[in-house]
Amino acid sequence: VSGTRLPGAPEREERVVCHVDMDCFYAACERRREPALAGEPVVVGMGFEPGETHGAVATASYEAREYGVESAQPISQALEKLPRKIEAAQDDDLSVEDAGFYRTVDMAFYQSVSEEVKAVLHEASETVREVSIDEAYLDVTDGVGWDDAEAFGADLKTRIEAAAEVPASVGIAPNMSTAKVASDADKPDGLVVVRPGEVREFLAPLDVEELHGVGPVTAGELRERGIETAGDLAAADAYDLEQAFGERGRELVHRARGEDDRAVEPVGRPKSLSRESAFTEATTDHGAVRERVRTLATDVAERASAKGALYATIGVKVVTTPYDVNTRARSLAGPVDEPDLLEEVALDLLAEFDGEQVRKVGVRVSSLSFTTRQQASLDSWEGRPTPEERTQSGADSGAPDEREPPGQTSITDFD
DNA sequence: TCTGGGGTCCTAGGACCC
DNA sequence: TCTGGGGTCCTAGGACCC
Repeated sequence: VSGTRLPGAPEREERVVCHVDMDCFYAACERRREPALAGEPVVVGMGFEPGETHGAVATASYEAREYGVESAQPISQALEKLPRKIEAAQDDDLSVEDAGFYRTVDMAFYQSVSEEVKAVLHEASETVREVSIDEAYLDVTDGVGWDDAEAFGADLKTRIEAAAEVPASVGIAPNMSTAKVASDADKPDGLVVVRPGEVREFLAPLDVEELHGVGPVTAGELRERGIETAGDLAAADAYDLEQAFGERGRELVHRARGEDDRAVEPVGRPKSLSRESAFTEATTDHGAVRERVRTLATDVAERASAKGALYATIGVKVVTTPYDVNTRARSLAGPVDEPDLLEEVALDLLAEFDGEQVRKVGVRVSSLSFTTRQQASLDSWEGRPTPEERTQSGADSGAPDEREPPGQTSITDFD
């Protein structure tokens, strides 16, 4: 029952799977358009604008990491560890040497760079799974043997650098989970090939937390059981871990052993769309919270509409002090694209939290189905896959909710 | 360390149905 | 009047990832 292989699909014992992971992608993009940042500590995040006091680090360059700046860190903490260059220059107590450059996230630009990278990947293989803006898997079994895996990886990195001017790390292994770990093993600018016979040995010494899917909570629970390394996990009894962690426990044991037969498949359409926003400080002003929810609902409705997404479930997320995450959702009779209804339902779900101290709110739509017609937008087609590729990518799920509202033209939508 | 934003998947319990 | 067994859908929360 493991993996997503279709029943009856042939067993491919020795696939060649390549994982490409861009190094500090946002920071690398900033350096590309501002070459003076080369070799300097660069921190990219939200809330770095003058006067802003809350926000977090999205990406820190390796130079910035040396100072203890990490992704997801609050801005205040990052600035303590690594002051801004500009401020250090004006403050006698601070050293300009030990200061860094802060830049605000510019997703549109990173997306454009990402598309240049992805174009190279799609040239290299017909089977590409784009995981995120800076990460993808390629199945290169047809065309790359273990003897030329290194050469292939090196060439791929060179082509990415030439086309998009940003560095990548590449891992090549017989399956996805091992390839993912391999691309991480020699960052930045890494290239690691793990051959079929070397998988267990390669994984064994790693800390469990380096495995994809093991976060701080699971790592802690594993440690309590005396399981610290991937080798320990590989030696554990899959049944025992299934008792303790459910299906995931069994899954993790297999991953640690380097067993993973999931096929590299293109990612389908989104399952949900959401927008959220934090208040500068927790507020009990319910009117202000409602106003924020209205804005978010409008945003989500616009995005859904632009993607041709209909939603059958509307939800809100309300984070109350100290940091309690509450979610509420309501399903509709059927999928709709109705901004007014979205706002109305979101506000209705929010009402329960009137009087509470709210730090953050979010609006989400899910149970999506897609009109096969995308609303035209000037930039949405440029640099996108051809219609043939779109059709292919969209044909993944066989999901029951691909209904088409009446009266709409059929052009297969993607993304 | 007191916490940004956008996602995915899994689980548990309840409602409801046959 | 007390109550089997199986299935689906929905909601809420949690862990994890980038």
